[in-house]
Amino acid sequence: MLKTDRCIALIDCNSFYASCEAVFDPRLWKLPLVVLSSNDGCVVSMNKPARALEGVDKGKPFFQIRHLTYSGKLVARSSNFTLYGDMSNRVMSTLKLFSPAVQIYSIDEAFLSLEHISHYQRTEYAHRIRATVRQHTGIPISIGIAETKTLAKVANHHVKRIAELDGVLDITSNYIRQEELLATLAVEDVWGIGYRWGKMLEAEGIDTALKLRDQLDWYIKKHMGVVGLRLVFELRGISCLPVEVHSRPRKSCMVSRSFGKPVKYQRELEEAITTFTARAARKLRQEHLAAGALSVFANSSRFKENYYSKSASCHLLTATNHTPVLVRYALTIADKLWRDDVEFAKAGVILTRLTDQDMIQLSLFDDYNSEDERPKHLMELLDELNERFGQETLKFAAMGLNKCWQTRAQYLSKRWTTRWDELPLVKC
DNA sequence: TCTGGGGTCCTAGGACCC
DNA sequence: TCTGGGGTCCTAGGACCC
Repeated sequence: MLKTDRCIALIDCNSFYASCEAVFDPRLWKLPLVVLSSNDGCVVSMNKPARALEGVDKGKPFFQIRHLTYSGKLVARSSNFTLYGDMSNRVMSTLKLFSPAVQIYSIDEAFLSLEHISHYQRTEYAHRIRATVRQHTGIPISIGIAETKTLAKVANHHVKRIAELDGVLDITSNYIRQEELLATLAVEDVWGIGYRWGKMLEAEGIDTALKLRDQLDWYIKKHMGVVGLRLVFELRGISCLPVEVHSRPRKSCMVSRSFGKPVKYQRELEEAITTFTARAARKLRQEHLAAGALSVFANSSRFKENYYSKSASCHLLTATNHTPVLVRYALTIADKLWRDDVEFAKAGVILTRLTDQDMIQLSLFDDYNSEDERPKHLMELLDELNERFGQETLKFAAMGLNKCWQTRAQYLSKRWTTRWDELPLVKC
């Protein structure tokens, strides 16, 4: 496993959501901009000018800073996942021009193996990647390079804070530099150290990445298990997390939303759950998967008294991705969650035990007729129409028409790159 | 009035088996 | 009085990620 010539680059798009918005509205490179979570709840991405504003921070509830938008000090956008998803695909395709081994890690991050580039040319090569992505997509990126994924993350963390580096830092084989960076990195900023472990380590006096790296193995294993031990090995330059080129099939599929306003009628909750189930089923069909189990949850607002949260699940007799069947199960479960005295703020549907739709195990008592292709054709037709004419052009009556509970998205930009009718126009 | 959504992996403990 | 040892599978909950 130990390979000394290992070389991994972490590519990270700078303030990705905010940058996507700015690509199509260039004023937003300069104006303070925040992108909001779904339901316009809180800040999830912000550009540099916004970061300089007092009181504006990631995770900040939007209603606390909304006044800044009235006076023009701040611009807000709702999350436009159609746009971000498409822009992400463009960035990733560009990256694939530069390495045979690319792992798409998240919507705005990728790991690249750079083992095919000699040590002396790597920094220059990374600058070329950066320039090309910028040219092809308009998105600015940062690149950290090291022997392991975790050290590449460390390098990337510093790139963003040191302007002179111009977006690229290679710390491969540079152990003095590695120690310098680790000594100035707070332990909670290490990739894999979350809130709990951060607090625990600090209480033990382990407050920097360097101190964490130099702990004894048994100590780490005892307090943080094998996950923690792998992390520490990675900080020492021993690669435990390889670049995974092939994406593994997903194991679950969730659709959940906070409601635009509290749900007080059972009928509304049922409409929401039907809608979520239909969306989840659609996702499964796109990936040729079928669900063997389903769970539904619903809760009141966490920020109000008498918080109520409940979930229930069931196994399906036979795995399926057929919307009507899944909806039937979901509504049966949803009935158990309802309470007259609760105002619901959020609900969701989780599909699990996913299997390939062509390898479904039929149950002993199944009366499924494999010759009957009608349910399958019905779903194909449904998906095709909605793909062509827009989401929910054709839908189930149980999804509701009014949708009083619909998620807020007051500041939504256009789907510039995926809809003909929303294409940007250039006036000559 | 208002506070996100969608994932993964690991571990402990219980049920059950021989 | 005395009560094994080893294994698997499943689930819930806890940790983490973006």
